[in-house]
Amino acid sequence: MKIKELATAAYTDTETIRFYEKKGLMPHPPRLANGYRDYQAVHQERLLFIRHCRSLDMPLADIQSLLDMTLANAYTHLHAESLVSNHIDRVQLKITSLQTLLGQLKSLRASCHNASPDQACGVLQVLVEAAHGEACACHWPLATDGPSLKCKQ
Amino acid sequence: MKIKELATAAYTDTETIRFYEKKGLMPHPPRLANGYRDYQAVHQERLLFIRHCRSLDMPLADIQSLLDMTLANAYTHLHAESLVSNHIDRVQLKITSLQTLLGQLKSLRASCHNASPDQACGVLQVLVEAAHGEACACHWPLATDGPSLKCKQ
DNA sequence: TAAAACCCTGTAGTCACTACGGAGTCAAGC
DNA sequence: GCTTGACTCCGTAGTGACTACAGGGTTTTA
Repeated sequence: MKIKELATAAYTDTETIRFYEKKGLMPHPPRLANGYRDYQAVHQERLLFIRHCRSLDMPLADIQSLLDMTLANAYTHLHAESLVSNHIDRVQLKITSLQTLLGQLKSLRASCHNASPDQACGVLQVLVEAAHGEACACHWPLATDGPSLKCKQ
Repeated sequence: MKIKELATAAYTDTETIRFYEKKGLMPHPPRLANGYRDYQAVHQERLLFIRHCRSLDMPLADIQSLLDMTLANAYTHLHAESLVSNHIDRVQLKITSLQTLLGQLKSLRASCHNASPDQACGVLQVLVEAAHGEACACHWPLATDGPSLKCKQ
């Protein structure tokens, strides 16, 4: 199997496969006489495993750990589960913060709708005022414990 | 105001300010005799504006546009609003996809709990099976229109 | 006076790819 | 036999928004 064939079989592309090889997630395959990579079924399985994990948004480092575990054949129960659990926590946290963000953006947009056409744009106004330290449409109403315009990451 | 003072005032750090300067979001400030950057109130306002936008997760390019608009003083109403609306769409889309992902991860973890301690780890089993093209705990039950194990980005 | 804290510049690293440049190889059609 | 197009190779650079150094100079504090 040449690289394009493998790529097609795993719904990805050739550059990504070479990238995984460079990163050590995919093994160096044997080569044909002309230097082309020559893949077997085992490579396809491994690549599908990786792509499946990536579709679950796992970092490559975690996937590497999982790959090591499948080979180790040891009592890796707890480790694999904690890996997934940690990932769940990250995703949950991200969702929560994005939902907050969405609320802020919507009130920001609303401030644009509220401005009359001959006024300066409400969005810009709000953002400029926020920079001056005034209450802003997006952050202020959501703050529960005092000033929250910290604009931290 | 020296760079650290500005950084503290805008809840960020000095490296980030220099980074914004390099990217053109912050202007080159005047320098003191010793070569240190010397900031004024106007810089603080601008930096707070940028950090506020970043706290709304706007890309730097969008922030640059907003900064240009505040200076242009023109009828930038529609542009600013569409910029925010587009950002809202992106965030909404991201939330939806993360919620799907969360469901998938939770069923993956459940498959670990279901496995008895002397069995191979359920998580690994499921992932390996998924790589073999079998139904998997995470993707399969959520598929609405046939096989979805495409593991595409 | 010495150490700590700050400032400078420039470069490299993060993550998971993606895109490119420049070259070689192979199969099909004329 | 020749051309064309699709494939392959390798290495490097780019993405976004920083972050972390390295290796120097300056200022403040004890």
